[in-house]
Amino acid sequence: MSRQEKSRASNSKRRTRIQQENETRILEAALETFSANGFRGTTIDQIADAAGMSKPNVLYYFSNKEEMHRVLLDQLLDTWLDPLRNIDADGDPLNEILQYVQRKLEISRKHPRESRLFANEVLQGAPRIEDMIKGALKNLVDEKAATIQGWIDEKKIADCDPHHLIFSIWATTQHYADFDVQICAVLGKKNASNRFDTASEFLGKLFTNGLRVS
Amino acid sequence: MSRQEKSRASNSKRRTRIQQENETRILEAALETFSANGFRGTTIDQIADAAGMSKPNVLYYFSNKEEMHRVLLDQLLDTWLDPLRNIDADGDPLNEILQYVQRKLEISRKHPRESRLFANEVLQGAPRIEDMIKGALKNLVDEKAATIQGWIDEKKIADCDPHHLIFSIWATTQHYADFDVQICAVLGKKNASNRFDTASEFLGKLFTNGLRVS
DNA sequence: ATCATTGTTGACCAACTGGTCAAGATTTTT
DNA sequence: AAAAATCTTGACCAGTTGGTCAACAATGAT
Repeated sequence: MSRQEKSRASNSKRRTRIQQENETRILEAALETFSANGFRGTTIDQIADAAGMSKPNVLYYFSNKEEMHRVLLDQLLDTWLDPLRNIDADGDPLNEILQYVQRKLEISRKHPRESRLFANEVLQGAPRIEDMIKGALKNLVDEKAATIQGWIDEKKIADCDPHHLIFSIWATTQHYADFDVQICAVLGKKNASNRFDTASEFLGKLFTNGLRVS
Repeated sequence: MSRQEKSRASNSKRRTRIQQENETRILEAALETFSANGFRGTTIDQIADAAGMSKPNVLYYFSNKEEMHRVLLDQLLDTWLDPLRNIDADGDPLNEILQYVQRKLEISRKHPRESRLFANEVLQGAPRIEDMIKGALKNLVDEKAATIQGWIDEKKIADCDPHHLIFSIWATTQHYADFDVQICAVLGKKNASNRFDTASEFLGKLFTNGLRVS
């Protein structure tokens, strides 16, 4: 009664069971449609349909379309950086990098919609996440690039540009979520079924060989 | 006078100078806006503005928004497969692959809008190019994958899945067009200026090492 | 010069879409 | 049980957008 008014946003303590349930349902529906159709390609009616409720009810929980999108991106970015954060400067260099590849690939496998939401956003110039990309993301990447450069200086892995190494890991792993349709089409039904396993094996080899000191 | 009616589409002989000029201007404008805002995010008014003419005039040359998009995708796909076609089974294996990487990266550098148009399309499930992807593209990839497999059997390059090798080349090279905003933001102004050159060097090393027979 | 063809656009329309609102239904609190 | 708070939605509105049309302008063939 007294604590709830304190929090400006409706983020800290969900007040009612219904609110919690409906907000979850709406966000799930919004993720589905945003990731499949982009921001402008999505109508609130679509989200409402997918969530099984009326449009005004959706707008009762989120004041506008933008807000749903913003919340989804916020949630996404929060977890997006996790695998990168996990790179341990004190671990075995090659193993750390391979772990990172596998973790990112696992995200593509388990959360393709989030990956596509992110891709959509960046593709259109990242208008809503510009600050985060230039701030938190850049800082973290710079830090981890320094770690990798340290490994290179110690001759633990091959000499290469650490930033571009990170980019190539992002590119190859996210590709399996963002371009899934193309990959399945090219592989054909039979080979597509275990595409993530074969991808995992391939990327493991590529980066293992690619980073071995020569 | 007799030849023109023969061609159903207005594709073979452009009739007038004005038609040719305006269609080019419109397509240029459409590419700009489609690639930046996606199909649904683009309005015909935007295209008309960018082309410096009125909306009805745009629709005088292209019967609807869909048609402009379709023509752009057709043009794109025509040239999209070229670098892959150029892989020569009789060339030096590693060199052929590295050439392919460089050609694809060059396309990202020179034609980022086309790359983003394609990415947008695939991201949304490739509804308009499904046939092409499952047909011409799949066939060509299968053929080149067989070539690569031949090289692997001859121990000319490391053993790996040829399809996924091609995917990883697509991913890493197109990433520099599709995620350019992110890359520039992370690299910072100074390092971003020559990002394609550093990328070229990195990818060269990665695939050279990655494919060396061990 | 004249006339048919081609090119151009302001005005308009119907459908869609983001968002509001008032009125009623449901749930929670007392 | 009844009052308060929360939840739900049909009806509605204003702005946008894809596309049409009639009228007018420019161009090219004769």
